[in-house]
Amino acid sequence: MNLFLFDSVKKEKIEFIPINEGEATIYVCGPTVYDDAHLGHARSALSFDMLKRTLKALGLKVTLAKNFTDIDDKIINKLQSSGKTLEELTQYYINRYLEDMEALGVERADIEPKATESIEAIESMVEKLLQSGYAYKIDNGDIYFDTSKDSKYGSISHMVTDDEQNVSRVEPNEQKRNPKDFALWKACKEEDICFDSKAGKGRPGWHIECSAMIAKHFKGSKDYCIDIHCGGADLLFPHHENEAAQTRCALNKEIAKYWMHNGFVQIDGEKMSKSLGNSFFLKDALKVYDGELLRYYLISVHYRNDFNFNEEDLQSAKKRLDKLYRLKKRLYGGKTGAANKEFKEALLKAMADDLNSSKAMAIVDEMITSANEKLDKEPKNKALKQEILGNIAFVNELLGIGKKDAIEWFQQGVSEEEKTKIEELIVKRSEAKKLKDFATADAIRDELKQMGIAIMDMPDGTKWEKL
RNA sequence: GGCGCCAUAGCCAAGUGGCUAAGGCAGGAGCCUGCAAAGCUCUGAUCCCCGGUUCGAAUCCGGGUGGCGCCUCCA
Repeated sequence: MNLFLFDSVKKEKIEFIPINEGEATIYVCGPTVYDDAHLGHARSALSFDMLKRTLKALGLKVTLAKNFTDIDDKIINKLQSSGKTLEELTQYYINRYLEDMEALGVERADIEPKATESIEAIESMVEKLLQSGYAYKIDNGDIYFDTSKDSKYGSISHMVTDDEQNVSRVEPNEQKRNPKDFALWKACKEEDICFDSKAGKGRPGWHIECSAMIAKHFKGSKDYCIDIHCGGADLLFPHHENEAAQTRCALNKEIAKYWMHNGFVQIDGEKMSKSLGNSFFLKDALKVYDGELLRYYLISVHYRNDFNFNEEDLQSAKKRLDKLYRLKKRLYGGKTGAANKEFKEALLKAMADDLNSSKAMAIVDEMITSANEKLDKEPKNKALKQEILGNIAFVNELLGIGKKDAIEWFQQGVSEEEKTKIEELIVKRSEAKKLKDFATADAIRDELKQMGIAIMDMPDGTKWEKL
């Protein structure tokens, strides 16, 4: 089975043919670490986590790099009020980011480069561009990339180059040769954080980091540095256009063979962003909702579409995910066998079709229904039970869903004391039921309901769930 | 001003030229149950509007209407 993906530069769905057979190299543009991660970061991380899982399930050896931009204007601004060192501040947010991503079940990247640890690679690329005439230095020491020197500039985002009609909102800089030229290196100003380099004291521009880090960590081929370059849709221009230009001019090859961009998370129909003041931090969502539930909800929409986040849909996602855990609970303690071959193929095929997670989830739902139906008919079929658990294990492998303990899943937020009380009430109710004292039994059920507990009488006893 | 994305049942959401338009939530009917819950079965849309291409379109093209985004830091 082969992977088909939508290349956001070619704008069509094409077959993924890796540079090196059996291997896939991926670079995901990671966060600038000056604040906590929000739902948008989660969407991006989850999209390409699914990409990685799918490629692995297809049998490829995957190397995924995700960078941390740990030096830029916003970080420096934050630093001034914090009294911390750059390292302290950025490491704090890197750890926070990793914690949040772990809660969402995002696998750690194989390579996690930081801009500040890649200064040499950046310096060498800037130097190369300067020497070959693709870059120029202005009076204050800043170094700019000359976009007019790259004949392919614009080929990534299809944005017109410096058209008079294309009114840019970028503040004009007298010394820039073309409006779209961008800074490769920002010269040191007073009280700035600076790095020494051949080009003078200063710090790297945002775009050069990724190009340099990719060049540093991936060998690639003579045509491409890596297989797939990923990021949010907002990075297509100018970030990825600029990355591509730098790499093309410095290394004489394209930075990536394929490009993938994930859609936005919107709140009430608008892009979530700092400037709009409608950011939704993951840490706040994680206080209220389980990380796996957030994952499930966020991947229920195809990664390229915009995602409109709201609580009602999240609740409906919860009910849907609960069904998977009820099935798992039904098979509690059983052995996990091999997954059903047809199911496995169908699920993988959905994901191999440009990560169609919506379709994959529909296939999971159908598996759940079919499994419950079969279990109703043959409650003691061990082979069946093992296969279903195998199916659930494969769902977890591919989608990162369903790995938690099924009993605990329904007891989230219930203290040990409460659990003891619930168990006691259930015993009392069972006794009342035996005596056909249904009034008492129902009263106990109401009492449990008051506590937020739902009960269900199963063939092997009464089970309960936190509502 | 330039470039681009989207519009499918009450809600969420797949499907991008051809069997009866996936799946979920909500709703309705039934089975099961002491009654419930859970589970299972049945039940709903001709795809924003207009025009065109085609034997055939939700799917392609043109024109509307509405929503969103990039062109400034942004996932």
